[in-house]
Amino acid sequence: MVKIMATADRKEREKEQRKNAIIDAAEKLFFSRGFDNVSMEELAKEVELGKGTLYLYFKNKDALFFAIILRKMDELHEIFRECADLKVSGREKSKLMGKRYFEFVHENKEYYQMVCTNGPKLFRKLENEELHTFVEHMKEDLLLHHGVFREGMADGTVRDDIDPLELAFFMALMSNSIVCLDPGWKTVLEAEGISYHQFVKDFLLFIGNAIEKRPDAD
Amino acid sequence: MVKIMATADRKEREKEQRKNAIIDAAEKLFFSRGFDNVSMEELAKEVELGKGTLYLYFKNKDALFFAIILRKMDELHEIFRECADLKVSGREKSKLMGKRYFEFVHENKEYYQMVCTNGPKLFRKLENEELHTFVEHMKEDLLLHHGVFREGMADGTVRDDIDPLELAFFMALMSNSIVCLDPGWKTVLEAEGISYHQFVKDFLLFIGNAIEKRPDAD
DNA sequence: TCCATAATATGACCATCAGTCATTATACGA
DNA sequence: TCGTATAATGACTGATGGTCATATTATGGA
Repeated sequence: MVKIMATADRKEREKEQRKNAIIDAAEKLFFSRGFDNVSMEELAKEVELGKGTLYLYFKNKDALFFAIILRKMDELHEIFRECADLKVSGREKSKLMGKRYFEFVHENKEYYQMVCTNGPKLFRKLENEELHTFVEHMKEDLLLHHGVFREGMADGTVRDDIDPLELAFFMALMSNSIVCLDPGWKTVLEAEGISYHQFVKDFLLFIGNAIEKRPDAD
Repeated sequence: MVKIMATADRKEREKEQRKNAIIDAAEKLFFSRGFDNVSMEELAKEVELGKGTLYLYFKNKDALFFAIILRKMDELHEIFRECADLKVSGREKSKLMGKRYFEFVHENKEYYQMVCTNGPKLFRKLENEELHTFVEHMKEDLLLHHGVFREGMADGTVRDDIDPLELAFFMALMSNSIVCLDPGWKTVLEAEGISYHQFVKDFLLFIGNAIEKRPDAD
């Protein structure tokens, strides 16, 4: 009987490993050639499995996309947590989190390419279980930022006339809009003589400026 | 000879009408059931044409999506132009444009639903001719806003320490990020006890506040 | 009026691909 | 060693975007 339990455990671990191997392969292929341009057949070949086997580990292709997202979200969350744990002012933490975030985006260009391209549609399909998991992950990050802003308000480095939670939302949305900037917009920027790099810098200044505590006025 | 030319003209007009009829039908179906859930076969049936015929008028399904977008962009642009032509301060124009924009979004819910869901992927596929057309349309709007901000800076109703063109970009991006707010985010908002309506209101206040001229400080 | 030609329309057909399932192979415990 | 449960498989299905050889229609001149 003990033996049975032990085997079950091992199988569980093996299953988890196999799952991760599949996600690894999916990342490799999706990142390099795009989610839509990789068939489940190809992916199966990459992990040396039959196509049908993939469906024993993931409900469908979207679930695979979703699994990649969650793994990256955890990775990023770890970075945010580190920043939040530092012993500096709220505003400093927030600044650092922004900096680390953009570094992370830079180090994961293909990932963000995939998310920006396919995310919007797939996220809108999420339901029940999956939506819930996703929402929980978003919440974790959001609450971290929320906490940082509250600290900032308490220590006087962040303006305190806005709900800190909403402020966290604003920041997330604005950051996201730069990261996922449409190529059309990029083209317009260039046509108007503004480099993307410059634009990002200015937008971040604008945002930073908008959340900092100001010398009192009316 | 004259007759030939006249016929050519008429044919040209008829072709244009047919094209518009197809776009009408496509809007109707795509808006109500989603871009992906409408097959070209169905669409053909709706306009009482053979499937192959559609491809005489539009290169592919994406081109149809794109045609819908352009038509709506023109509609919205007309509204913006009206606002820009009013005889009020720059800041007032900008405010009004924002108001009219959100009204427009409200009146075209299904359209924005479609754009937010399928736009990101399709816009990233655009190339050459199509990309150029799209960029030109975006530019038109952008320059209108740019002009309004410059007026605002000149008349002292808008802060003048930022490039007005970049400011126009910021506004466009931020507005867009609210309009296309991911359902996941909406769920998180709700879970945290913030209604979407309230959130939009606060974000707009935040933005407005960020572009208004401030009592001088360092 | 009638014909030749060009323009327009058509739907059977093709290729692709996500997802299924009946069948086969493997691992395990007795 | 054997019977059962678990895991793996790939042929198959259904849906669909896009093509193309063929058919239909409109046009302008004879």
